[in-house]
Amino acid sequence: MVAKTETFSNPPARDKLLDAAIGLMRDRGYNATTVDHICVEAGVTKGAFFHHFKSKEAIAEAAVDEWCRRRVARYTEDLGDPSDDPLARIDRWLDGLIESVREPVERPVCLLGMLSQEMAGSNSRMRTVCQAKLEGWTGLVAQLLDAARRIHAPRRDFDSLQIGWMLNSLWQGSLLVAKTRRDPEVVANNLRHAKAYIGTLFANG
Amino acid sequence: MVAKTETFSNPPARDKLLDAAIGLMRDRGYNATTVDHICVEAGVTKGAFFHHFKSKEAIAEAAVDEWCRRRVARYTEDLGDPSDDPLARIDRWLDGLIESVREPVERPVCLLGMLSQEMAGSNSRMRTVCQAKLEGWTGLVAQLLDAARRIHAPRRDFDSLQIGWMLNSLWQGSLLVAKTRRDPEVVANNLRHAKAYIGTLFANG
DNA sequence: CGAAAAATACCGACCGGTTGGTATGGTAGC
DNA sequence: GCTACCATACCAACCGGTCGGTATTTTTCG
Repeated sequence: MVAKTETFSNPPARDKLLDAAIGLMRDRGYNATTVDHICVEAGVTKGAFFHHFKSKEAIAEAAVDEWCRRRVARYTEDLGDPSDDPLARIDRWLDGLIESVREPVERPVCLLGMLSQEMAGSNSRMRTVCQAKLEGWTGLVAQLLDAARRIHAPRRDFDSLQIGWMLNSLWQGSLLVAKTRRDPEVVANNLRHAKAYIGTLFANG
Repeated sequence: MVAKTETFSNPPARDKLLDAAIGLMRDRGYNATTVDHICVEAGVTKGAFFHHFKSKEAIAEAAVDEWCRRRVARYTEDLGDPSDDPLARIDRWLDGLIESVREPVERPVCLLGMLSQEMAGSNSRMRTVCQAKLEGWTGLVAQLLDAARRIHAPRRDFDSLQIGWMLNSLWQGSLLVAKTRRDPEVVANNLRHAKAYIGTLFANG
């Protein structure tokens, strides 16, 4: 939050704890992940944990933050050159999403979706955090769609923010289904339909 | 012991426990819902709980079952006359979904989605249960789409099961987003886009 | 029928293990 | 000697589940 970040003198304990928390909470969720387990996974003791994070909830917040940071970094990479055709960038981005769940190491689980589902109804603080992340992501998509509209003739009017929310919802729901069915392919299929739908919004989609 | 206020009119403790479990787990999820809390909410003791359900996991399974039973009952009602035009039935069904989240009393939360998200990754038994429910629901939608294809000329070929999964995914994701944003309207918007997309599948959509 | 017997429904104190969190002490670098 | 960093021991609350016992309903059988 402060301009002067502590990243330069960061011993690995905090990072290892964050990685462990992300991994465990992605698999089991918040409540089923214990502080002790995070410590074991990170290879540090509880003293280190509560030195770096004031509570379990605090590391969950930090984990969501870090998770979203990494996702955005990947999306930015997938989108490619900002001067390219926005529609092409959206296509590349969706293709990146499809590919990402196909990578064997990368289970089709989103920490943000997991914690939103589990905590939004009972923990107002985490709900707010997740809401902000969700809105940030959707806003990015909406900007891309707006940019596309400025270049391509829209076949019919549409609310880009609404489309953004639809894509976000479809993405989260797809991950849920893919995890439950143990079949990531549903994500690919769903996103293909999403691409087709976006195509119908533009004249030469 | 206090005078029997309602014990005599056979108020099945099991039903009250199930209702309580559904309500609490829909709000807080599985792990954050304690057996004690379910008992208090149901107004029965722990003895009654473990008489009717052999474990906490068992009541979660039963709760999912009962929840899906109720949902299917509602969907069947919304679908209306089976001899009607399948496309009209699908439309009525989607409208029913939109309306359902607008009812103030009915928070936009699906127990099936909640437990799928929370447990599918760590509890293989519950994962299987949820998978079966998800597949049952999707199969129903696919049947409707197949029926529609038999009557209406499809503008282009499509896999009805795949469309079913997309609708299911979009529904679950929409609920997740609606809950996190505290705005059920996103569900309505998303389902409207889904209706539009289904329209593009048929000639006179 | 009616009483004994058995199954069912429910109660609530209790238990062993777990949980998030604390208190305290140590150590390395400035 | 001060601060950042980490280790160990410990705790009070809580959790899922057990258990011995009681009340009520259903079944068995003379």
